Amino acid sequence: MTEQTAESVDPVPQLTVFVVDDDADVRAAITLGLERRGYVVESHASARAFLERPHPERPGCLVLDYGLPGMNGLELQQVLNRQDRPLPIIFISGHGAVPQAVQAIKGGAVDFLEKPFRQSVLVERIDAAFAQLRDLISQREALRRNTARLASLTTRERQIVRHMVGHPAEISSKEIAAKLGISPRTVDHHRARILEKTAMSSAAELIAFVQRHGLG
Amino acid sequence: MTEQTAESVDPVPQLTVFVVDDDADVRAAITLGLERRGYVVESHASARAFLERPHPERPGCLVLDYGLPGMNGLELQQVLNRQDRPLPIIFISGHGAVPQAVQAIKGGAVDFLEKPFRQSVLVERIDAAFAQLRDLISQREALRRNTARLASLTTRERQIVRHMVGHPAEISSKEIAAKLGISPRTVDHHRARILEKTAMSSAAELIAFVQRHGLG
DNA sequence: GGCTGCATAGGCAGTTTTGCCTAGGTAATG
DNA sequence: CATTACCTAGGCAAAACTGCCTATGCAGCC
Repeated sequence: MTEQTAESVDPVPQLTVFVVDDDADVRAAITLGLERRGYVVESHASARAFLERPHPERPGCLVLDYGLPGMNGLELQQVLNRQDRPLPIIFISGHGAVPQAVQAIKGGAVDFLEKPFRQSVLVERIDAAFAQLRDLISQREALRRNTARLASLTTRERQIVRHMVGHPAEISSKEIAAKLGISPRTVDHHRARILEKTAMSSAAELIAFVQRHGLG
Repeated sequence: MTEQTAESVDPVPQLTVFVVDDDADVRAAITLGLERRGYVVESHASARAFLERPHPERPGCLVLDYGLPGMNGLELQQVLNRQDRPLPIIFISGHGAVPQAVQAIKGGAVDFLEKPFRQSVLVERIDAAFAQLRDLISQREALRRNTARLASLTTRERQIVRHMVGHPAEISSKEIAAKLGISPRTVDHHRARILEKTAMSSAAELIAFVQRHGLG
C-alpha cells in the first residue's frame, strides 16, 4: 500500500457539507464540529444565499434548517428537487413538528433532526447522505454515458427508436413505415444507422437498452 | 343512468378501513365517524389481533396507532412490508415524536397524524391511501397476468428466454444454439412456441416485456 | 401398450432483415 | 456556390426468421 500523495489528486472531488441556518451560532458550532472531524464545510445564512453560490454543482449534502426566514427549508427542498441536482438533505429544526418532518421525508430528505442533537448523530446522517449521494452520482453517470450514445441520433432516427420502444409488438419495417407514412426501405436505412450509431446489434438490444436507461 | 342493484355485485371488492388502536374509545370514535361517512371499518385492539384476522388479503388501508403495547406500530409496518401485501398505512400517534414519524414515512406510510386530529383530515388521508392502493393493485394485477403467461413455459423455453433477456445482443438462433449446444433449428422451434404461448409477436417484445415485469 | 408432453432436428417456402451500393431533394453552413 | 447533413428510396444478395410439415427419442401416466 504505497500511500504517496494521498491528498494530491482526488479522482472524485471532495464532498462538501453545506450548512444553511440563519443562526450564526448554530452555523459556527456545526462547522467547527464537522471540520474537526475532517469534513469540508460551507455555510450560508439563507436559502437565497445558498442558491446563489458559485459552482452550484459541487457535490455534497445539505444540512438545512427548517425554520429559515424568507424561503424556508421545505421550499428550498422543493426548488432543489425541481432542479435535478443530486443533493441529499438532512433537515434540522428547532421545534419538533411532525407534519413538517413528514413533508420533508416525503420530499426525499435523508432525515429530520430536532435541535439540539448530538454531533455524532449528525455525522452519522451525513455519512448516510454521502453514501446515498454516491449512489445517485453513479446512477447519473451511467445514464449520462448511455444517453450520449443516443444523443447523436437525428430527429427521424429518434422518432423511430421511440416508436420501437413504445410499441415493441410492431417493429417490422413495414409497420413502422406505415405509421410514419414513409417507405419501408427508408425505415430499414434509418434502422441500420441507428444500430450503427448506438453500437447495438439488434432492435431487441436497442429496445432493452432504452427501456432500462431511457432516451434522454 | 339506471341505478338498479347498485349494492349487489361489486367488480372491485369494497375497500375496508382497518383501525388498530389499543384504546377502545379511539377505536369507537374513528369507527363511528368513518361509518357515518359510508366507509367500511374493521377495528382491532392490537397488532397481533390484526395479523391473525381471517381473510388477510381483503383490500383496504390501515389506520395504525404508533404506541401500541406489545408489537408497536412500526414493528407491524415492518412485518407488513415484508409480506408483499398492498396495504397503505396511516399512522396516528398520541405524542408527536419526530423520529418515529420519520421512520414511519421512510417505511412507506402515507402519513403520520398526531392525536387529536380532525376526522376530516383522517378522511382525506384515507382517500389518498385508497388512491395509492388502487394504483398498487392495478400494478400487481398487471404483473400477475403477465407472470401467468410466462408460467406455462417449459424448462428449456424459460432458459432460452433468460438467455435472450440477459444477452439481448445475442438473440439470433445461431448464437443461442451455440450457447446451449443444440441445433439452431431447435431454437427456432422453441422460440416459436414461446411467442405463441406468451402471445407476443417478436423477440423484441418478449425481451421488453420480461425486462419490465420479470420472469417470475 | 398406447397416450401425452417435451426436446431434439430437418425440409421447404415465404417473408424479413441486413449490408452494401447508388441517388435525388432539401436545408443549413461556410 | 460548394459542402455537409439529413431524409428519402431503390437494387441486389446473403443471412435470418417464420410457418407449417414430418420425425425420433425419452419420460411419465392410465
